Amino acid sequence: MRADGLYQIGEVAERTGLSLRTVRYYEEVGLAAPSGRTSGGFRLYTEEDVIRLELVRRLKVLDLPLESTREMLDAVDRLREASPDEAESDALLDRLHGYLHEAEGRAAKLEAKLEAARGALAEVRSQGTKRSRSSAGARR
Amino acid sequence: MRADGLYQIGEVAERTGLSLRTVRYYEEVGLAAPSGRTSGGFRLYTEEDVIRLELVRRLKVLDLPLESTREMLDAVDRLREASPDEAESDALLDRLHGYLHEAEGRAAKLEAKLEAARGALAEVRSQGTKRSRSSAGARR
DNA sequence: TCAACATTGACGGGGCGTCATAGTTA
DNA sequence: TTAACTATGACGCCCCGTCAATGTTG
Repeated sequence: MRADGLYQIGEVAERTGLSLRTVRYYEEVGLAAPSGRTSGGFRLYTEEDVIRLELVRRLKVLDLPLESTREMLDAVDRLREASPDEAESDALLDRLHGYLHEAEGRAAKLEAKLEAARGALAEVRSQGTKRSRSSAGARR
Repeated sequence: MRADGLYQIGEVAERTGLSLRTVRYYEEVGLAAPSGRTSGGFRLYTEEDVIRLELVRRLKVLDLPLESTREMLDAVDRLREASPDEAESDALLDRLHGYLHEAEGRAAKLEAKLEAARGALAEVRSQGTKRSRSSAGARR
């Protein structure tokens, strides 16, 4: 961290476990941009910027549409900034819940796939086991 | 299924849930090839070919190195074909177990990522909830 | 001034989607 | 014969990895 409480991209990458390339890419596609730059052009990230990147990283496995992730995070940010009584909040919350629902659906699907993969591994393992234990040479 | 008990690529795609393109791609990279072709060049898959493709599809989510998947499936096939008392079997089983171990490691990692993603979603949800509650509280 | 760090730009590759064009099969 | 199916390219996209050439910072 620098004296001003901001982070350069290298430290951000280290903290988030993302590569420099990936952090830049997320900016390119509008997922998470640094709040500022040095006069020389170095990206400067606030603590909140880093938190957003960490969210992106954790959500990545769900492989959500870029749009969904972006809008979900934007909704969160705007809710945080908006004054609580804004009429806007209700609409934002609705959208947010929509994205959350989608994301949870993805998580469920992924879990199912993971179980299917484990089932496949179990089958493979039993094939090997059967082979090593039994003798009968079944022909077809 | 055709009269000879073999399947053309279209039916294989339907049964496995893979696209034609993907089935062809898996052949390209040596993951699963049809046992034969018609005289005109149409791919012909046996029941076992289809089973192998289904295994590939279920393992896909683990995102294993191409090599591992290929060698794992090859080991299974060779174990199935080899006579049970071959000295070869031991080596094959060892390799098979190595791949299984790797794959199970991936499954565990994926599960951890999935949990991390769910945690992220929970955070997002609580942000939204907190927001809506404080505003509700302000109104109350 | 130098070492460490960062910038943009461009090419590459995996895993397919998607034509386009043409041949095969029932 | 035609309708349905399939074959082989080839190009495109996404998500970055990986140079390369150059500038910035402390």
